[in-house]
Amino acid sequence: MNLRNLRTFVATAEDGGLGRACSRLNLSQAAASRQIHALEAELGVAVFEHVGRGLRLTSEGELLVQRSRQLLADAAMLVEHARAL
Amino acid sequence: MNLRNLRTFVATAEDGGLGRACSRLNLSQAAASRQIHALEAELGVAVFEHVGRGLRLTSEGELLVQRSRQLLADAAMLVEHARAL
DNA sequence: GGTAGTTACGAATTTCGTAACAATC
DNA sequence: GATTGTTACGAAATTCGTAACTACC
Repeated sequence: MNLRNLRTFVATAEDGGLGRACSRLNLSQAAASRQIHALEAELGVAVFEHVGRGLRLTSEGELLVQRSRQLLADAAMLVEHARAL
Repeated sequence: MNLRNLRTFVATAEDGGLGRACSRLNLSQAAASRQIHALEAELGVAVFEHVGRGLRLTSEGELLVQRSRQLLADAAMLVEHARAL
């Protein structure tokens, strides 16, 4: 597993689409799409579903985005804690 | 930050040296050394100190290895939880 | 026609292992 | 001289952006 894919996943969920998120992440839309698909393949779960032209979290995605956000926060805390030593 | 570097760090701390850990990680000793140095550079902290021919955790490393182990466990739980959906 | 996401492709970056090195025993 | 960790180098693998495509409005 990979924190970067998790960040892209969370950002996309928060922004409600790839376009918004990938500019915030300094990433092309294609790269963001690939990262999310890689994450889904690894977890064996679809985190987004297609609705119209866009993406929406699945119910599984809703659960995972919370856990992912928590893990990313914990990781950031670890870094912050280390740098404060 | 990077979970793989964290895994290498924790494994090396547990095994008390690169040699033991890197065989367990299916990684060359050189790669393990690089990962740990990259982690130290990113965190701005030395997690190991040289003692004789080997490595030993610094006091900061002692603190960080615990947090790292926890983060890795949380990440594994996330994956496990996702796959169970 | 315009927008959102996906996929193919070659380019750029990262990461790897081998080999040579320094230091300790 | 043997063992442990580090560093240089080219090779392998990953990841990227552009561009072409599909689907929806």
